[in-house]
Amino acid sequence: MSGFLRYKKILDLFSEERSSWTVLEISKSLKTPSSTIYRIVREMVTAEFLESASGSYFRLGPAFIKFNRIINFSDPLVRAGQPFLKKLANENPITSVNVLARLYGNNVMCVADYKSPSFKKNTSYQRGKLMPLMNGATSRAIIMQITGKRLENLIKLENFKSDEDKNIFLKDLKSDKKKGYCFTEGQVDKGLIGFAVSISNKKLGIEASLSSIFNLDDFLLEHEPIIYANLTTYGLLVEKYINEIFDDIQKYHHETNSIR
Amino acid sequence: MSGFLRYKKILDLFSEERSSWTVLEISKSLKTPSSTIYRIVREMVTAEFLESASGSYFRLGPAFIKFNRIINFSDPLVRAGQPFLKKLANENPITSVNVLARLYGNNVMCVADYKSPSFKKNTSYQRGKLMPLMNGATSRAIIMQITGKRLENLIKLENFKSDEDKNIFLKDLKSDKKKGYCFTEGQVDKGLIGFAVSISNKKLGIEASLSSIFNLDDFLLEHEPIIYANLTTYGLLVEKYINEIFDDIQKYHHETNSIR
DNA sequence: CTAAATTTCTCATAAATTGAGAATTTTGAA
DNA sequence: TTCAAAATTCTCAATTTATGAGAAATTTAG
Repeated sequence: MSGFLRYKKILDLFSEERSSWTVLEISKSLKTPSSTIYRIVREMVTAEFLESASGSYFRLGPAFIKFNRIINFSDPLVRAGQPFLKKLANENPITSVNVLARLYGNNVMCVADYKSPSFKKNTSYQRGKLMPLMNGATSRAIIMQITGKRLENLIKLENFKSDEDKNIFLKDLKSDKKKGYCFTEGQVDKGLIGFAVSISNKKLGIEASLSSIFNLDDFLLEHEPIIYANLTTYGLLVEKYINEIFDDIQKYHHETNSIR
Repeated sequence: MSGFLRYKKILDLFSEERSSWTVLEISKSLKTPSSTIYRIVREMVTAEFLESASGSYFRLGPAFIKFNRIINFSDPLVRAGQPFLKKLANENPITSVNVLARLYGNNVMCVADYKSPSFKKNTSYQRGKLMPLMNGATSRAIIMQITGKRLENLIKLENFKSDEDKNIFLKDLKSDKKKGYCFTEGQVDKGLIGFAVSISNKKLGIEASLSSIFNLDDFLLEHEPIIYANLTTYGLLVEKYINEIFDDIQKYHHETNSIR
């Protein structure tokens, strides 16, 4: 184990389910002597990526909160999309959860969310949450932008039960792509339905989606055209804002480079 | 430069003001050859701590969003305090920003915030934001828990203009400590006033504060007792919940250790 | 298509990490 | 407070890894 991986392996132990670890537990888990782990953990505590908690336990440190904030204020997708989620929620005909998500390695991650105050159910769609790659409209509207070798690789990871399943998925994806939006029912949370459109910006390397999730019970067929209209309108708006942010960044870098 | 510092120095370049860097810029800034930086950046991109943006620029990666989420769902202070911020806002007699903050190295960091919907001004109190160490009620309610050598060290860092300034500060701190709460006016943002109480849990290593920030213009003397009553009540409630969370964690670790 | 910019690769040298075990410090129960 | 157990730091020779100059390859943009 070397380089950054040495540190990442430790961080990756920390999860929602298990958020504090002792050095000895880490040492056991990574099959690495405790004197080594003590040294590494100390380094990470100094850097505030870990912090000591009660007893001999350590937990994730405040550095993550700090950097998360910087992303929140600077990530083009979050900056461009975040302000529209509430508006989208207010214009939807029924209560909804509205989500901006993006590709994160081999998963889809929610990067911003807004839930109507009256939305009752707890959903899987929360900022920072990893979502399944191929299930749910949110994810599909992202996957449908991916082509060629990258799509193949992602599909390999998914391990479809049969070739038939895989072909159905690909066919659905193709038809969604043609329509320009995705719809799924209960693929992520039972009793919920999702609608999504793609968000992309090649120059900024953004492959994302904007989606609205509803309670199946609330949904009537007559809502559908309004939902699509909203998503499409706001999707385009978000893309427009991303472009403007891109231009700002360009201008900024141009200025700072001239000063050099 | 060695160990984790090598990576941290690169991450620390990224800020709200300057959120994307090229390898060559990093290389110049850290006075390190570009072939070395290319290698390190590549490692960090693999780990999703950085990601490539437009052109040859890199930005902070989604790993921070992921770990931030884990903290949000597991940090005892955030878990215990977050749910009360809205309630506190609703019970305050005038619109307010309500903040949970904690010591972060040599700064105070806001870890959760809730602003009344009708609060107009933009404030410096937002999750992840670093606050001045000695200014503002939010920070003072934290500092007033610190004693001995640690307090001395923090004071040294603050570089008071004169011994007189320092003594006034210490005297104020002492009297706040006696009263059990802090009040400051315009120390962080002009036109705003802040009230704060301490939150602490020795076993969990928590040195924090709960505070309410108001517009000076809205404030009447008759509000004061209500504000203090609210802060004190909720402060104790948060501490009680932190204790319960501590017990849960203990129980959990006990269980997982028995299984071993 | 082409030149410039970006990124990766190579490899000898220099530097940092490793880990067993000893030494020290901290913790918590009596 | 006292004391043993637990947690943490320290030491240092052996081993592994990082470094960086420059060459080579790849990508980008006009």
